[in-house]
Amino acid sequence: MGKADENKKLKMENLLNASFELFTSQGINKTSIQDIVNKAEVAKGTFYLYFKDKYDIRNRLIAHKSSQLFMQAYNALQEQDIHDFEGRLIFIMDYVLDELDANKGLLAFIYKDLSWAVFKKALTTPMSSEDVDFGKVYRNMIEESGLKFRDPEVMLFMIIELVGSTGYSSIMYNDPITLEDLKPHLELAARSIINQFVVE
Amino acid sequence: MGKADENKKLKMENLLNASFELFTSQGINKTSIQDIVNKAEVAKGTFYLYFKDKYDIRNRLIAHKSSQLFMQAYNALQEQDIHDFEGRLIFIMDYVLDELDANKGLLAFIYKDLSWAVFKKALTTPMSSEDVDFGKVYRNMIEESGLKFRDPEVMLFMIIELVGSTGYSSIMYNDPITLEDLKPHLELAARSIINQFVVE
Amino acid sequence: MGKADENKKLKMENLLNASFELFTSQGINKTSIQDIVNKAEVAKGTFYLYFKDKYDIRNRLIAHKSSQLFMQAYNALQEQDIHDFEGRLIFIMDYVLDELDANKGLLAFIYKDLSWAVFKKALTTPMSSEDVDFGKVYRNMIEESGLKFRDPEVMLFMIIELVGSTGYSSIMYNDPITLEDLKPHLELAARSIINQFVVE
Amino acid sequence: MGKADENKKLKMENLLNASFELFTSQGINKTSIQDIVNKAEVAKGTFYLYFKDKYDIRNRLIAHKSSQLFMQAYNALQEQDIHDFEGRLIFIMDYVLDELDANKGLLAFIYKDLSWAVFKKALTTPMSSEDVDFGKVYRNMIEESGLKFRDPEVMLFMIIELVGSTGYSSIMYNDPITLEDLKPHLELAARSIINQFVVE
DNA sequence: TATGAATGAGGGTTCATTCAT
DNA sequence: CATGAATGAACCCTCATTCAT
Repeated sequence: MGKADENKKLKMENLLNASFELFTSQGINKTSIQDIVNKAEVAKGTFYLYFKDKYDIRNRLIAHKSSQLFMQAYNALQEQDIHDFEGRLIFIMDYVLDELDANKGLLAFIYKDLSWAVFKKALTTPMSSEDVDFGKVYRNMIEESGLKFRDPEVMLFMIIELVGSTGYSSIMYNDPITLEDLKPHLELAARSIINQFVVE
Repeated sequence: MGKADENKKLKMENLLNASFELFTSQGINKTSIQDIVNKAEVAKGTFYLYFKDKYDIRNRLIAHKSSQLFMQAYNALQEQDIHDFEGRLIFIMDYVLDELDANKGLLAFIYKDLSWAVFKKALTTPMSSEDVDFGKVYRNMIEESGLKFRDPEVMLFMIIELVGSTGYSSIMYNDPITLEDLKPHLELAARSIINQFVVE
Repeated sequence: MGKADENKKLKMENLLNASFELFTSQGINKTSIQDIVNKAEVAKGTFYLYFKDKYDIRNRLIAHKSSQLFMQAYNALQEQDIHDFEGRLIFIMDYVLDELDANKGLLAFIYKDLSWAVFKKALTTPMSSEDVDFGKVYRNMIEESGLKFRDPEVMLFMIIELVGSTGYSSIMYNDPITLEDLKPHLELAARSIINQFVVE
Repeated sequence: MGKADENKKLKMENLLNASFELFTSQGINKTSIQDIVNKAEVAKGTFYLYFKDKYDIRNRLIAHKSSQLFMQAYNALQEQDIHDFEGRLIFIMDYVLDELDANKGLLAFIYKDLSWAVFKKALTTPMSSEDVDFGKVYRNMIEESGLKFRDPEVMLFMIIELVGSTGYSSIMYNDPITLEDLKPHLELAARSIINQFVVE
């Protein structure tokens, strides 16, 4: 890789990092492109060499960070001795909730304006070489379980939406209950949802 | 009520109506205060006599419109011959989903930036004399059912978040499935969630 | 007229005057809206209360200034003892050329991007109460002459285009000849053009 | 010519061709240097090795294209059986007008900001080996006519300015009349102008 | 020679908010 | 109470030009 290419990659990473920090600390609406380039220490025009606008950079970050988060959870799962499908999914759920609880800025950033479409894309189309296709991982988990599901995608969709939206409220506002109080309810609900999709 | 007071109330209502139409048709971000006062046919300065900013007016509208929506559903329920608690909740759920499906602008407006806190407030603190306290209605429904629930508020929270977030995706993007396909899944999940809160 | 209305008119005149000075001294392309509002001593946003963009202000200025110029020429003509149509038109032509020669900034400004359409509109649709409809004046001149012309509008068009385009080159660059040397040629040509439109 | 020289000439021609297509199709103001180098398939920096800025390239193109246009007209004239001077000049005038009518982009490009100085230079100083000196051609035409003219250059100047400025308005806006309606008037006027320069 | 990433001043435009009337 | 002209900071984005490779 030439010096120019290295420099190029560096600028891009600076922009991504600066954006992420600003988006998670003060929100995307209150972050101007001027703020981003100031923090990244590049010129304004440089931003437009790499990204169309701040929503472009946001989408890429969501994809990258979500993917990262789920893969972290999956890697942690590997080190556990959990072998039933329900248990494994619930482990991931808990892991992700704890991570988001510890990093509320990330939660706010990922959650706002997040549609299932963007999220699915984020989880299934790796952005960089480090990202992994969580869609594949999920299909593997199902296969290994020996179970058969009607509409496994819809099942995941329902669990993620339930966990995401209730978790958001609990983590951000402790409303109507704290995350720790919410978890047992979520665990039960997740098990029910899984069961309703099992093909006997 | 004096003529001045009437006039005052009229201006306020004009502003609320104009805002609602604009927010639901083009979104809050793309609606300027100039747009609102143009449509309401009052002067720009007048806006600030009644509201702090457009987010102030938005919060009031969300409260009012959500309350209205749930009360419509409840009134429709009264004309049905459904007497079991689960059935009644599911009827309300379906009714609300169908309304939002028919009025996607309203859905987008209510859903964006909507937190459980705002929502709960909307449902339990009537804004105008016409609004009704849905919290009371909900507690009545529970009483009439003869059942006993652990944390009825959390139960409602979980159902509303699940229905809301999955419904949003289905209605707005048909992703991952259409609303009609989603409904049976939601019905099953709602029943499971209700059951997990029943005190035997 | 209230104080507000007076102030309003004042701002507008400040903007028109500032624009005119800048357009004639440094050209429209090199004049930014920032320049204009600086010179007019109003805020940037104020500009957009009165004009759509700088081309809007330019068109209004061209209309106003051209009209003014032709009316000056016509007023000067009234004080002369010239009674034949050709002589009167040529007097106006000379007068306008001399004025433009004395004010090259105005010439550059009026001439650039000037289409007959804009020009005709400028001469026939008075912008302010002070402006006069030169179209009417021209028709009067024809009537008083006792002559009859085929297509009097086309006749005027040809003379103005010929005088304008050759005059521009002579005045601005003395190329291929000076204005004083050009005038006799223009006089002859104008007479020929007039004659070719006379209905015998 | 070495391979490097050939390559160099190729790049330059690519830039000229690309610029011309863009200038005539979308105007010079809306054409950026980025557009030009994209179309020419050379790097941005390369542009500056050959031209100072886009106005530099424009001037060269105007010279080249005008010259080309007049020579086309002259070549077409050679195939006609027209032998009187007036008739020949009018043939050229008509030919040029028809060409510009068929190619309005070219007209807009040549006409805007065109001064007689640039134009004369364009017609008399061949830019490339293919270009011909129209000045010489014009002097030849006069000589062949057997007539004698006072200030033949001024005569040409007046005709070109008259034809150019009225033709522009007719072709671009059909205002105040169409090109076909204008032509007879122009023919008469051109004959008058020629006559006023003849030395008896 | 040729490249194209980087620059950053400068462009036009919007809009929430104020305040004299 | 009501008005709406005026403000001016802040926005996004473009683009001619440079210069290290």
